[in-house]
Formats: sequence, C-alpha cells, structure tokens
Amino acid sequence: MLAETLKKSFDKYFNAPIEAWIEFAAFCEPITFEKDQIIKPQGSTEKYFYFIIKGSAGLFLWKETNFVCLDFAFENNACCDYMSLLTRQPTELEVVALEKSEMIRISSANFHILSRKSVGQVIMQMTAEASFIEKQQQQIELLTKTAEERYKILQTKFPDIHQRIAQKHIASYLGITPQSLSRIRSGSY
Amino acid sequence: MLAETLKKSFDKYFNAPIEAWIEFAAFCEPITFEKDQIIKPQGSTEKYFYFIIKGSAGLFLWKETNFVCLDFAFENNACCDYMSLLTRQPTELEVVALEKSEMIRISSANFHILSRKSVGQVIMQMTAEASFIEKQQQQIELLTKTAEERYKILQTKFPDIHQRIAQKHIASYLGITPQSLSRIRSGSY
DNA sequence: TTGATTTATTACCATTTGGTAACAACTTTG
DNA sequence: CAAAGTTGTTACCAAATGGTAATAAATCAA
Repeated sequence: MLAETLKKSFDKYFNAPIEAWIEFAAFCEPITFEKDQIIKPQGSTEKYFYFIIKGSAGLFLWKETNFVCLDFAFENNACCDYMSLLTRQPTELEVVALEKSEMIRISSANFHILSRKSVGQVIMQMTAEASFIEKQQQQIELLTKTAEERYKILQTKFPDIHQRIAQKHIASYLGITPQSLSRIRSGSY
Repeated sequence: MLAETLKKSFDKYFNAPIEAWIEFAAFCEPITFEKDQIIKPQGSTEKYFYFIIKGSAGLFLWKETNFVCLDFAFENNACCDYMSLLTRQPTELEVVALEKSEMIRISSANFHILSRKSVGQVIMQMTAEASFIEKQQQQIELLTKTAEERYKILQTKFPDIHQRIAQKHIASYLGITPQSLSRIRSGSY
C-alpha cells in the first residue's frame, strides 16, 4: 500500500504518523514507463514530481551531438526536472526512464499545495536541502577528483549501476567520453 | 537600517511587510571581516548563516596542495557552509572573506528557529531551492562547457570579478590551473 | 620607500582526455 | 534465427590541460 511504502522510505529521515502519509498518498498517482521512454521532453515545463518504486531514470541535457547525464535516480528516490518544477519555467532538461519503471507522481499543482501542508512542507524542505547537498557533492567531485576516482565513487554508491545503465550514460555523467570510460575500466591507465 | 536592507534585497523574490522584516532582523547581528580572514575553518560545523552587505567571500575546499573554490558570494547574497549548516555536521569546507567585508549573520540555532516562522520559513525554503538551482547550473557548466566558455559566463555574471578576486581563485572555481586561465585570458587558444 | 612575499605570465614538455575509425559484442526486431 | 542497429572496445593521433620553472608584476609589511 502506497502510504506504507512512503512511510518506510521516509522514516529514516523523520517520523510522521501513518495517517499523515495516507493524506499525502491521496495526492499521488501511480504510473509506469517503458525503457527509454521520455518522461519530460526538453523545452517543456515539469508537470510532475516523481518517486521511483522500481526501475530508474536519468536527467539529461543535450550537448552538441550527444546527451549528458546530470543525475541518476533509482528505487526509493525522487526524480524530475526539479529546477523546472520549482521555477515553473521550461528548461532544456530531459527526464528519461532508463529501465521499465514503476513510479508514483504528484502533479505540480499538488506539489505546491503540499508545500503548505504539515507533512508535505517537511518533505519539500527536505527535498530541496537534500537536492542541494547532492548537487554540491557532485560539484566537489567534478572539481577535485579525477575521472577514475569519480567512477569508483559512483560504483560504491550504486554497485549494480553497470548492470542496469548504459556505459555511455555513465561516462557522460562522469564528464568523459565512452572511450575514456572504457579505457579506465580496462585499467589502461 | 537592517530591516529595510533585508526588505530591499528580498522584495524581488516575495513581498513581506516591513514588520515581518523587523522581527526577522532581531535575529541578526552585524559582523565585519578583514581580507583573507577565515570565517569558518575546515573541519568545523557551520555556526552561522551570513548575508553580505559589502565585500565578498568564497567557499573553499583543500585539494592536494591548493584550495579549490566552490562558490563566490558578493553583496546582497548569502554566504556560509550551507551543507554543514543544514546537516549540523562538520565538513572540510572553509569560508573565507575575499575582501574587507560587512555582513550580518544569524546563528545556527536562530536559523533553525526561523525556519518555523512565517517569513523565515519562506526565506529558508527559497534559500534551499535557489542554492540547488545555482549548484545545478554550475554542474551543467562543468559538464557541457569548455573552461573558456565557463570563464566568459563568470565574467558576464560578475563583470568586476577580476578587479576583486585573485585569479588563482577564479581558476580553481573554473576547474583549471592559474596557468590555463592566464593562457585563456591572453587568447593563446 | 624598499625589500620580501605573493601572484600572474609565458615557455616548455608531460599527461590526460577527445575524436575518428575499425571491429567486436550485444540487442532489437522482423 | 538472421539481419540491422546499437553499444562497447581498442588503437591511433590530435587537442586540451597540467606541471615545472624562470621571470615579471603586483602586493604587503617593516
């Protein structure tokens, strides 16, 4: 049941009674995506906040002739073009399902309504803060670690990422070409 | 007067009556820093949230033998080790005044109290969201732009940065060495 | 002001990463 | 299953960036 899933996912961060989650769950609707399905196309404004029950997704940005991945999201994590959702403005970011996925989503309107409710407010504040911290960690890695170190950190964070996500996406997330990642993995240097 | 300065700085984002700002200002205290003064040393937990009235500051991280700059902050902007403030945990990040500066600060305890008050809550949520967006923009630049392009973007954002901030700090922010920035500026390539 | 220290510039070469291309491995689809 | 398309690997060379060092310029401090 959805309220229980939510409670279980968020209990490690803060406690809220199951009743609050039942109220919260009323704002959610389930949705499924096929592999490679575009959840939010570039140039559009984000209309939903997604929470992944099963599967994975990526946040992409076009760069010359290929896509760069800004973020991966897996089970029990949020996934959306958060920048667009917050600003209510269109962006060039694209959200894509990287596996067959089951998610729940909250419409943009409900997301902003929930921001003013007790449980919702805590979640929204927490989401904004956690997203910032996550982004700053990524910036720190890009500025202070080599591509090889960044790859190892990613592997530690998501041990099965290589079984689930195409190497070209991992490479773009690391800020290198697929060839370079191939060389790193083979231990050429 | 402080409440008026705050109101003026934040009015572009949302409206709040001057009374709310007077209440808010009661939580603030003024403080000054000399150039190169360490505001928050590495390994410590952030005890304050700062707002710059005059001057500038940088957020730094040690990398092998030099510092890398994660962020610059100037007049009318916040400045602190926000990650440490949010998590209440120590970090390796260091906050340094880059010019003689006048700031106001809010203690960590008051910062978290304010998060539950009406005006404070809006500011805190806004701060978290704006910080995330800013960080994601930086990540996008690091992943999709060349060092030269990133330098031009920075110049557009802070036209007088080169008059105010040491080039080595700008270089570290861009993710390159001071020598590389020197070459970019001279138009060697 | 002068000498000492720090910062910026330039040149040189080393290292890392990028891009093209050919091929191999894998995946998808009919 | 077989053909077509996509993805991953490797080799090669090109381009970008790093690191050392010598010098010049700027800043700081006595």
